[in-house]
Amino acid sequence: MHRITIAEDDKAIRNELSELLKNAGYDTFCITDFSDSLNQILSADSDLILLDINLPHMNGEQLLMEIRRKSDIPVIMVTSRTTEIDEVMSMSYGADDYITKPYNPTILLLRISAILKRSSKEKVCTSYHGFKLNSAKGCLSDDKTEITLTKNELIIFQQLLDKQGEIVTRDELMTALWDNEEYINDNALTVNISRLRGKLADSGIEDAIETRKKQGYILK
Amino acid sequence: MHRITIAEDDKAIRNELSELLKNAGYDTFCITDFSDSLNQILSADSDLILLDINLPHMNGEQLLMEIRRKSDIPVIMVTSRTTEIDEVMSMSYGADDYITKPYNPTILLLRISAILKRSSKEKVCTSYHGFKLNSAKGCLSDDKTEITLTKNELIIFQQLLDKQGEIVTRDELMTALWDNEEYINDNALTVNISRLRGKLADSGIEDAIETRKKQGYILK
DNA sequence: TAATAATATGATATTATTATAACATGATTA
DNA sequence: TAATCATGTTATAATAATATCATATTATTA
Repeated sequence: MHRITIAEDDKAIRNELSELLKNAGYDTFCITDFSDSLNQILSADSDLILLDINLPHMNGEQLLMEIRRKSDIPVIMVTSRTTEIDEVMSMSYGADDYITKPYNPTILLLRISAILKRSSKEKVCTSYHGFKLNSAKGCLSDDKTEITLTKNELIIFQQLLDKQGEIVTRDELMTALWDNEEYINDNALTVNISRLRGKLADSGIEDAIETRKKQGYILK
Repeated sequence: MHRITIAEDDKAIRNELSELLKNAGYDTFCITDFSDSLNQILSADSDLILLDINLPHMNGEQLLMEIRRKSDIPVIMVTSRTTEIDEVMSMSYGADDYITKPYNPTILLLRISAILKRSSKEKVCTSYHGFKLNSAKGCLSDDKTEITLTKNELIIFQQLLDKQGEIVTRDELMTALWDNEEYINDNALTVNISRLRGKLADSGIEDAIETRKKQGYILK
């Protein structure tokens, strides 16, 4: 189930929104204390944020900017008809959409579902053969096994997983690993791949990474 | 460069849109004769369609349905604020997004670029006799078979497929394969063609590449 | 139809590319 | 301070793509 954070200071509207979304099958999280909106929004870990443009303490645009510095969660700005200029601003600051008050429930729901559909398409898959990639912990784990990966191995695996089934060139991998560093022996990548393969094989994932000579690697 | 088809009957708006998009670096194609919108839209072969919901002869929704029967080109519906119900309908008929008139240029451009980014990611395959050439995967595949091609084979097949039904000279192929390399035995190409033919035949694609002596090769 | 040029193909050789193991270094941690 | 670990480097081995060669098969033209 998708979780939506509502940042709206008008209590009546907030509750109405929350009801509407719950009826539509979403999980909602309402912010009520606006002295600390940013942290609450970020720690709520939701899939979408409804952000009113006029909030106490820190207004919606400022908040949006702060959110964007830390996260790519889709944001829908809520504005009043009178402040159309704001719409432009918000979008260029990274909002994904906006609605004007008074809002039309059907349209709001449509926009929400459109955006969620879009963003879930983009969201990279984080599991592989029953193993979940936990990049925060730096490991790959299923029920019984836990494969601890080093920083390099993690980067490589992530790159491959992002494009699972597609060829990832050695150049891409080199860039991901050592972008702006001075010259690094080309074989370093080969060695890192080799080590990653070793760890995967140790846990029973054999032949996951295939070599396509002169083209790159591919995660099957 | 991306090409956008504009289906909008209000001349002023149409020209304005076209200007806006051209300035943003898109190629545009405007429909002016609406007695035959569908064919024009389909034959324009563009990357995205801006479709007004109120058009003469056949309205936007009908058009959208017809378009969807033949193609997956992304469509952005253009509606007026007054006809909000239409938005609901359009989205469920398969529009990818919509904007309301009077539209905000910044937002329109944002939506366009978001959709194009999404769709260009998906479009990688060209197909041949039910086989899809997937250069990202470096293979040629249908439901059951998957033919892995080497780099050279891929280059050759791509060249031939790009000009399917037309003769591709040996020189063109040589250039595509070994452009800035020093002298390479002319027979190398022949051998590579031969190997490619072998792989195709192994998967049941016989006689796909025909030799036209003194002229080149042609993919039937 | 014979002669010639162009292309095919199988076998072999070559080379670039990648793999692996062993070592070196520096950072982190106990 | 010792021990462990990540990771780059070096040296050497394995591999696969692919160019070349020799020979066979076609097509073109005389």
